[in-house]
Amino acid sequence: MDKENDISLGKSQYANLALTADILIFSISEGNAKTCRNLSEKYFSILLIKRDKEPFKDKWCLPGGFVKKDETLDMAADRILAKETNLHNIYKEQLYTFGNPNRDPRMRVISTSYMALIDKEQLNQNLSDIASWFNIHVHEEENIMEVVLENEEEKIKYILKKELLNKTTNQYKYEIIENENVGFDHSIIIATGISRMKNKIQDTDIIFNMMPEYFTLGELQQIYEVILDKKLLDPAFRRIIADKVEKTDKLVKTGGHRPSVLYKYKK
Amino acid sequence: MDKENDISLGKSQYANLALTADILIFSISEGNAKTCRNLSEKYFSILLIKRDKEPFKDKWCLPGGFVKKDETLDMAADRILAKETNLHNIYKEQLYTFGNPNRDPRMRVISTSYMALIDKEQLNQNLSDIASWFNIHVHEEENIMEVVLENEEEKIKYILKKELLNKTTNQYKYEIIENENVGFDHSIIIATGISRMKNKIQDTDIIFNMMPEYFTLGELQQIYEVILDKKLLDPAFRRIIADKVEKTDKLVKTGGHRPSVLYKYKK
DNA sequence: CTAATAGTGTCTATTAGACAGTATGTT
DNA sequence: AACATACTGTCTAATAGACACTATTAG
Repeated sequence: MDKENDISLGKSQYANLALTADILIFSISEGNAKTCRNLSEKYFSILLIKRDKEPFKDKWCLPGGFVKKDETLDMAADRILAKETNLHNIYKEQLYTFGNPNRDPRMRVISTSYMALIDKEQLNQNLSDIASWFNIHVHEEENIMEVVLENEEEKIKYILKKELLNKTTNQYKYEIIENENVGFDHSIIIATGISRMKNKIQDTDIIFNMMPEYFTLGELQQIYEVILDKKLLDPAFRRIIADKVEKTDKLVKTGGHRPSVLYKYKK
Repeated sequence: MDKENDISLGKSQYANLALTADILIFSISEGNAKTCRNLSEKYFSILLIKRDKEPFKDKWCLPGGFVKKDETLDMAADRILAKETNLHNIYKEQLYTFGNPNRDPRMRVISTSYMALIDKEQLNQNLSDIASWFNIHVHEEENIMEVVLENEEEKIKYILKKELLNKTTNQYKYEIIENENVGFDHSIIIATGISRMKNKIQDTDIIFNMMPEYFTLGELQQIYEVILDKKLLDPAFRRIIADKVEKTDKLVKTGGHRPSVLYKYKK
């Protein structure tokens, strides 16, 4: 590692302070179809990395790294994203900065988190063998948020307590109640990102950053449904989405049913 | 200053790094009424401080300070807010983290900015003599944002270039085109805050954090109008606001016109 | 009376929700 | 034919925009 350039190494008689960028890389995963006639299930998913050193060795964590001396935060986020995915010019946005004094046992580490959205199918290299996509399942009730992250081999679960900070907005403070497999405070960062995504897909076109160039309206609707965690009515969905997409003359013939028209995102 | 506890002083052979919290303290100011029959004009305003030392000596800046060793970012924001206003338990939210390598000529300073909303009338102490409220006027067109900040003595103006980062969301990157009176990159931070406010008053109740306990619907509407920078129709406004407020049996008799009913925020 | 703001009634246009129906492919 | 998804038509309910109107005070 290029330690000369890490601003993480600031030490003095007074204090240690480091700055990292952590990235929530979100995408859509396909499950298996029940029969050849069914559509495959879609999942909202996130890329996590199994940490290979202390602290939190063997826990799942967000891809991240120290911000370098001459880098902006955005550049650090792009670099880390490119390192994990080999993708460039990817949609990202700053999510939140976490800086509690004891969030890292080694020293004070300020983490500015970013959310990035990719179309997983565009990946042109294999993931590193410590990285894995986890499908996200969330159950929320009252003041509790239960998150289940699932990949081929394991199913990890954590529980956060939500505390409403102010009645005028829906600002919550999260506290970890139960968590064995996610390192640092990344369970909270992930929850913050999921929550931001739920809001953003309702009033922006952010979702199209996870879509391939051509897609069917059925697929698009499935993805809205899985992120919002509720069923939508077909005609209403199509009405709302109509002016965001452009019909093409391409068709997909899937299982035993009517072929579906492919659409593109209209800019 | 309590330098022992400032984590700002991290120095090493490798790098200097400091962490600050800067606060956008927003409120509503009252202008003068044209005649005794008119309502007083309302302004959306922000508290700025004239810097008394280099760099940016004599420029207007956001209240801010270094985050201390054992403080969370939120605690630092609360402390700075209390120092300027002597108010506690005030609404605030994290806005954005600015960390470009050269935003402070002295060393690398990461600034996590917060927005706080207060009811100016609740202030129980005088402002320090280097602090002042500025009324905010914004003109936006195409890729330009022009901000005018005005207090009793001066009127300062700066111009930012807006660059749309992505078509799917309305994420902008700001660049300073013209600015003589605002220090650091605080002109950009202020623009980011104004923009966040415009969004938030439309889909949250955040505005009530700037309101006194009792207010008229006319006043409330004026404030929406000045922040959104457009006129609203009375019946539509009252319909939308109706279930957020509670009628009281109090009346205000202002100038030569029908008295107005006072309302409270309904929680 | 006039000026100025407070507040309401109502018509219309637009948008959202619900449900039933038709369309078209594979097995 | 049966199944599964694709897609549309239409009725209704709710919401938003527009405008005209009435109400109430000080001067």
